[in-house]
Amino acid sequence: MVTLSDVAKEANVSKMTVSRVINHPEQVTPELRSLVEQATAKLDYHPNAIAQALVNNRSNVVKFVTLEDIDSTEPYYINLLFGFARGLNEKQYAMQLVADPTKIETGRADGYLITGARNKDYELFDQLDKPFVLFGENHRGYDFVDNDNQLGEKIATEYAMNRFYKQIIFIGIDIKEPFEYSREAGYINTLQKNQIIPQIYRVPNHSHSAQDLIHEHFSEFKKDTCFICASDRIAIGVERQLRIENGKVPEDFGVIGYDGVFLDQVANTKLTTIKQPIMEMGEMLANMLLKKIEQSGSPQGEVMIKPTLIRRGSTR
Amino acid sequence: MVTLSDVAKEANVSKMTVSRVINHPEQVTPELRSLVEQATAKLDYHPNAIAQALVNNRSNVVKFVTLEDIDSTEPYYINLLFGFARGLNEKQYAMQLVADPTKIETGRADGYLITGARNKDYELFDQLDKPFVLFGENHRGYDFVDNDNQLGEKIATEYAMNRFYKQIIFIGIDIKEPFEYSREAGYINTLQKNQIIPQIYRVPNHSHSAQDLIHEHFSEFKKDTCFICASDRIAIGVERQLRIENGKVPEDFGVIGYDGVFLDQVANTKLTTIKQPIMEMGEMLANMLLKKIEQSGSPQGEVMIKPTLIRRGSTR
DNA sequence: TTGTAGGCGTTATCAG
DNA sequence: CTGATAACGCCTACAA
Repeated sequence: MVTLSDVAKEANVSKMTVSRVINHPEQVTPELRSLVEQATAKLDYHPNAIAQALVNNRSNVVKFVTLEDIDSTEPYYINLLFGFARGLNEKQYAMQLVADPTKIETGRADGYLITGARNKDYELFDQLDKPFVLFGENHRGYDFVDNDNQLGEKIATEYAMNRFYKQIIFIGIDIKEPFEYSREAGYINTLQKNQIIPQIYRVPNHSHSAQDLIHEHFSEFKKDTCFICASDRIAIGVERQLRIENGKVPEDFGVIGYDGVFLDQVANTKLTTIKQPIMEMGEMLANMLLKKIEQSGSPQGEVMIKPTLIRRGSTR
Repeated sequence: MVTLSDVAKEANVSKMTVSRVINHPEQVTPELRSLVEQATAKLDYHPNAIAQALVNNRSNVVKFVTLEDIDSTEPYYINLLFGFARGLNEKQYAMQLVADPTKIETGRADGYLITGARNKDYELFDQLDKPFVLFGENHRGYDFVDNDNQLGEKIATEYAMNRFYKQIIFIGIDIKEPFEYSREAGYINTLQKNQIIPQIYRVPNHSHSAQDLIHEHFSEFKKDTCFICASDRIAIGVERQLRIENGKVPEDFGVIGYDGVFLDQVANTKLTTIKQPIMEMGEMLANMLLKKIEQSGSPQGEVMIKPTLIRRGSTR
């Protein structure tokens, strides 16, 4: 293993000069700096993160905390995880996965990424003694990254109007959380701007719940209706039941999902959907958290990423 | 932060005695040992894993390497990950997720868990200079954990016979990998033991490929046929198309999947399936890998976990 | 601007 | 069986 000392010998300087070239290069004269840099390159030196962690009283570990049940979790978590991991790897950080909220503070970590937080979880956060960031919008001042839920459904609703669907119905998730309110707001605001009256249903986030809903109300739906769904799961159920009721998709009925990560392998129709760049969001969360750690906890603000509409087979 | 020194002072012994009580308790007299243990408990001392890592030239990090494309990956990876994480957390280990095979050896890690390995990947392994274990059966002597694929399809096939399905057809994945061969072998051996002639189809691991297959051959399938499928994805496609062709499931046609992790939220039928205890397998992999690291790379052998049949709506 | 000394928390080694 | 010492690789504080 190549150490600071090896580089120092190679460059004929002291260890401290090498250390400075790495951490505070501006404090070193250009000549010495380039000498050191050459030696570093020649020996392929990389700082030992563990030794750095020891002196800095860091662990180089952060926790990925998920407060949602992982069995019923959206498949996009895996993308979030890999995006997050990519951000960590660059900085030589590693993660521990935690599903049990009571174990957040056991062991050593420099900070936390918290996902799947619901309203009931917030009181937990104020007790945390390490920096943390949230995945998912909130309006209590906690740093977060999310996609712009309101914008997403605005895009979806405008698209439905542009495709000349006359009725535009929103099928949301029956959950009282900020992301759902934002998605509904995106839909409602867009319709009202065009003097159209919104129509909203809400169901649990399962494809079969959506199927039941369509089954029950199918006779009420006229042709030229587009369903804006708050998740791909719901959209898949809507689309499936529409076909069962002999509704023509996409000619007479349009369906737009949300998330854009649903496995084509399990659904037979290619769903038009609002896609979130989840990997990128994971990577941004990593960067945000590491920066927050570095700055000993200073606020990082809120980041809303633009989602995009992916046009596929379930809309005309 | 409570350190070794604090405990030593509290117990009126040297740091080394405290260290020994933790690592080699048999070398310390019972009196001193209990003194130290009391002090440890009183101060709620926990060893600093980073300092340990530094002296032991360890990083306390392992890499979770996935060689499969993560977008098309099975949803059960998330369960494997969380099981693996649970095993790591106990030993204060953290992980880095790696999807790019060329980056396996960049950065620091004490060992690797490798998943999604295909035949083409094996030459890579011999070049690795750190201990590793595989998720997924192989017959080249590499340590692994997997479920017993052969046993799983034996259970499925016997179950189909017991439910008096007269024809039993296997629908496999068209891939030349050990797990697939083992699943086919479990089916074939069981049928041949009962003097029944096997009938095998193979399709890509997508529900729509399975649907196409059923659509094409439906007229050839008599009543009282059970389809043993090599994955839940295939089973979902088979079941869906059977219904579309007006076949009665489960009365006239049975369908059995494999994996047992498929989201009920996206499929409307409750699938009978062979379930692998994936979380537990993840945890075993963690234990195996950490043990291997501790024993500086000594072989850990092969672990095959018993899968179980979950009886649900797609078989009578 | 550069170098020296000391220490982060732990453990191996060797002396007592 | 127990303790003092040195070392792991790096960085802060101070001195030159």
